[in-house]
This record gives sequence, C-alpha cells and structure tokens, in this order.
Amino acid sequence: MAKELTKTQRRILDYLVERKALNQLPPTLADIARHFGYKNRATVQQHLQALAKKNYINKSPKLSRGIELTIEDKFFITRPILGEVAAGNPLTIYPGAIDSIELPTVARMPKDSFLLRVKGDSLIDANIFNGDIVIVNPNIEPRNGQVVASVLDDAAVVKKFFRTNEAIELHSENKQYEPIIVNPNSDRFKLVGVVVGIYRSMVQ
Amino acid sequence: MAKELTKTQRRILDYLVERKALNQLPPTLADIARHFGYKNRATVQQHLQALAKKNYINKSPKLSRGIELTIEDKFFITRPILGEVAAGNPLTIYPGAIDSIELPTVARMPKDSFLLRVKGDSLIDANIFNGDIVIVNPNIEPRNGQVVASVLDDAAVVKKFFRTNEAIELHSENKQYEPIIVNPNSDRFKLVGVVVGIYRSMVQ
DNA sequence: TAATTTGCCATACAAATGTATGGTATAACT
DNA sequence: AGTTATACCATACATTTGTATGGCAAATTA
Repeated sequence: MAKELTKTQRRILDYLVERKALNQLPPTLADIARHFGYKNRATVQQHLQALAKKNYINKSPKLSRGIELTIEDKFFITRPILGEVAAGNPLTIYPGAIDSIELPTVARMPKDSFLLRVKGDSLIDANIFNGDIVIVNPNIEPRNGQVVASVLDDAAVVKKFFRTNEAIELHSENKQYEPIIVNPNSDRFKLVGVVVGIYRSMVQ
Repeated sequence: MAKELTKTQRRILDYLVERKALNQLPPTLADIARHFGYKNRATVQQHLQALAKKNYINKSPKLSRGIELTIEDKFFITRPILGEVAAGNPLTIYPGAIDSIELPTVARMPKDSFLLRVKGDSLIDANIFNGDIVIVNPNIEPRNGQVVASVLDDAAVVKKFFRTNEAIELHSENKQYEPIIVNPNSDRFKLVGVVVGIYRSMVQ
C-alpha cells in the first residue's frame, strides 16, 4: 500500500507537507517548479502523477492548487529531527522517540496555534485520550496551573505547569504520579506551548 | 476598526469563512460568482475589494485563491449552548441559549447540531468530564457503537448505542457497568441525538 | 543486451484566473 | 439637486495554470 518513493518524489512530498504545515495554500505546479529550480512545470507534473499513483496525494483534475495529501499519518515518519522548533515552523517530533504525540499538519488553525494528535494513553491522567486533538498555542506564556505541551528528554508530555523560583514543575492530573521538576534552562526540557483546548471527534 | 459590512459583503465573507472552516481551498473569484449566481467575476472582485478595504480579508494580488481571512480570532465561531446534561436531572434544552462558547473551527459543527455542557461527573465512563461541551446532532440515525445523548427516566445519559432486534442497548465505555437495555418505544427513553464531538477549553 | 524507470527539458494549448475599465440602476445621504 | 455608496453587468487582456505530447540521458532491472 505504502509504495516506496524515490528521493525526488520524497522531496516534493515533503514540500507539500511543509506548505500544509505552515498553513499556506497548496502550491501550483509553477510554485513547485520555482521552489526546486525546475525550468518546467511538466517535470513537476510527472512527479505529482507519480505521487498520486502511489497514493500519497490526491489530485483534483484541472483544479488549481488541487493537491490534497492523503497521508495524514505518514506525515511524521520521514521528517527528520527530534523536537526541533524553528520559528514559523511546525514542531516535529520524531515518532520513534515516543508514541505519545504526533503533529498532524491539519490546516486551518488560528495562525499562532497548531494541533497535536494524542497517541497512546499516556495522557489519560489529564483526561486526554488516544486520538484527541489538543490545540496548542506556542506564543503565550504559561501561567501556573495551565496545561502545557513540552518536550522532555525527547518525549512529548502534556502536563500541568507550575513555575517556582528556580525550577519548573510539571504535575499530573493524577496525584499518584510524582511531579517532574526540571531546570528551565536544561537541555532536557523544551516548552512547546500552552494547551488551549482539546477536541475529540466522535464519529467515523 | 471593524467597519460595518453590507449584507452582500457579509454573505461573501461568511462563504469564505465556511470554506475555511470546512477545510477547503479558498475559492477563486469564479467559484464565488458561481456560488452566488453572479454572471460575472468583476462583481465578486468589487466585493472582495470592499472586504479588503474594510480589513476583513487580505488579498495577495495576482495570486490565485489568494484570499486570506484577517479575522483569525473570529475563527472561533460563537455558538450557543442550549442546555446542560447532568445525571439525575431531566435534560433541559432551553429555548434561548444559556450561554455561548467559541468553538474552534476544527471542531466541525454541522449546521443542525447543538451544544450541551456536561455537568457533573456522570459521563466519566465515556471520557467526558464536567464542563466539557458535547456537540450533538439530532438529525442523524445512530449507528451501532456511536455515542448518543438520550434521556432515560428523566435523566440524561451519554452512552454507546447498540440496536438489537427488539431493544436498544446503552453501553458504558467502562465495562464494569452493565449495559442498559430499553424498549425503543418506551416512555422511559428518548433519543436526543448523536454525539459527534466534544470540545474542552483549557484556559481561563 | 534489451526494456523499463527515473529525472529533466521543450513546446503547445485550452481553460481558468485576476484585474482593469466602463456602464446601468437603485438607494441613501447632503 | 447633486453626490456617494451599493450592487450588478459586459468586455477585454495578460498571465497563470493544468495538461498533453515528444524527446533525451542516466540509472536500474530483466
């Protein structure tokens, strides 16, 4: 089902994913050609046909920018890098690091927020369950007691945030778990954002 | 800042929001013209210029589908909450809204659905908690396994729905609880609708 | 060796697209 | 009365866009 991609096809797919992750319009063939330095749209055309044939994208014929990604869950697999947050870029958490959170590149979010799909049951103690969508805003300063998403030792965690004088404490909803105490400057710890909401679809 | 919109401008803006909410591509001028029955793209062109002038959209010149909504914060669409679901109490759906909440547009809310706020912990076994907003669609036929909101003996319950030959079974998520078996024609039981999603705000 | 796949180019074309310009009609305000 | 804003239409035009077709070189596979 998931047929192999060539290097070029992979690069183009990555570009499509990036556009979607950055909440931009899907590119036109010309956009893609320009981005990769192709002199020609026909080249792109052929790569897109290959991607469509291998079922990584859907093309709506004749429709400008009619490229749809079919591979929500394949999004993360080949994205390199552990927990790197570049400005303007989506957070990418390599799924091999931990099976807790994936970054779906769901479009149409408020500009400064993004979504994480919760995978696994590690967040049950925060009343957040497998498959839930958490809405994360990376641009607001967390206040004590708010739920934050963060990367701790390359694992994504969603916990309640408390700042003390010299440390940051991450509490579980569930009192059984001991709070995690980290140095805010530590390499172990990286704050991703404040969880402003969760959404769960109940049908399909 | 937020200048007044005319009726037509409002209708067009609503259409743009709808497209965005439904996660579709921004429309072309021709799309919009078609949708509203205009014979002409120039008409749309002028309405868009008006919307841009009043700062409701940003247009990227010459760019196909280059319509951006500037009202990202209105992106959370305000929907009325029509009632509360609480154990032991009859479900009351007030004629007027008791409250309203801003739903993220990721939370797909079909037009005919309504919102209920969950009160109390009676629905914990369905992973739904005090304060959560459930999105209920009264106009779809529940399929087996879907979560439904219903009124049973004047108490509102949210449970998994199963229809057998002669009865309706309401299962808890939690296997500890015995299924409730009711006669579909019984006065005890009234189906309210299918829970299509839940939303929980985590801040404020 | 022959056949196929991959990656790119060039050219061509119909349709779509954004935009400019000018026109008509109605209503509201000055 | 004149002006302005609104709402539509028609026409025109340069680009953009998706697509089809054919060609070529290199790598891979049969």
